[in-house]
Amino acid sequence: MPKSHVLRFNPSKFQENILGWYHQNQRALPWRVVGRDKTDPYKVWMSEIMLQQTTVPAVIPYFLKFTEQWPTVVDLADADDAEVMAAWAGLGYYARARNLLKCARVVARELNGKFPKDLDGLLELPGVGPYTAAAIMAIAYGQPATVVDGNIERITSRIFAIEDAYPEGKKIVHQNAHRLFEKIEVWEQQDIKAYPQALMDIGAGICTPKNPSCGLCPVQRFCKAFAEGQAEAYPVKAAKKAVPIRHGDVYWITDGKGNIIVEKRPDNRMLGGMVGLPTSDWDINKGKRSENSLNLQEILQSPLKIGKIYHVFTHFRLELAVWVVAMPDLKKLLKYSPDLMIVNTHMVELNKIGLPTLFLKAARLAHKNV
DNA sequence: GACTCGTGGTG
DNA sequence: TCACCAAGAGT
Repeated sequence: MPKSHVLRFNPSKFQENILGWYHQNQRALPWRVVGRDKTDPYKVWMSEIMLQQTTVPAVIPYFLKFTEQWPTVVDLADADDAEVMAAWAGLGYYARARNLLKCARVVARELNGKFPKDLDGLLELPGVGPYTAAAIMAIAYGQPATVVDGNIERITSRIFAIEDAYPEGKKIVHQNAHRLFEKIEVWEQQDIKAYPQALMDIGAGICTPKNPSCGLCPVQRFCKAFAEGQAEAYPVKAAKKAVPIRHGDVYWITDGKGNIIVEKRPDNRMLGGMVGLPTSDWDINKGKRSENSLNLQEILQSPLKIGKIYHVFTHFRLELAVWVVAMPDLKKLLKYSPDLMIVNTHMVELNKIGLPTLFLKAARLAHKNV
């Protein structure tokens, strides 16, 4: 093969092209500080937690709401759990919200309100893993760190045409990702802050999972996958398992006067820490303790089925039959669990509580039928 | 490592 | 309609 066809990776040129592109094309995002304002680690941390496995458009309104309501980490640490969970409702992956609050309290009360400035310190914080710790180091502090998220994984696997299939291939990709950050330790802080964000912008807008816009890519000439005409083939991922369907029941227990029963769901399970409607098991625990706090079969006399709701989670689909139960004295049910509450059914009130989307679907159906 | 954990957009 | 998936972390 002629030498001119051998693709050679030049880190400094690659990095120069990435940063040059970013100066012209970076997205205006609320957590990106413009001008000479000092970067606020609190806001960088907040945005990174919210962005985990979540799209930028989904995050923006939540980020604005959170930073307005709790402008500093001390404000957030002093907030009520229920208030924070309600504000997070709809964003998903609710363990992030529980850890967000835990982390804020550690920083506010044990670390004097300051986020750690070293990787190991950051990694000890609840909800902060390898990606987020590196992102805070680079973006908030301008300190050298190899930041590897899904975007940078994808870019890396294409630049080097890494053929090892996931999940094993992920390790190889991460090892190679360091090559994109070669000699970053001698950069200016502003470039260190910009670089990972530049890579992620390119990943989100150009080096996309499907139909990548290689014609617009500032580092096309370094890309082995592009040279092969196979950019979209990377990263190589294993086939996914079929998604099972689970079934269950959800109960709209009403006193006929505009009130219903809801329950605070326990941590460490689906929608943990959130308020929801009482439900049966979702098939998975047949023969085991019921997932809800009520012994529904004993208590509920004549439920009326009004329809079904459908919801898709990451690893299963859920079909819940929605039952309406008339119960004039809801207070009688409260003795069964301290997690039960009586609330008004107006959507304004339900929104204040912050129901996950699954239960909003049930509530909307009930409103139409009651 | 393999699972678990939400939601809404997209082709 | 459906499969895929988005700035991952915890267990």
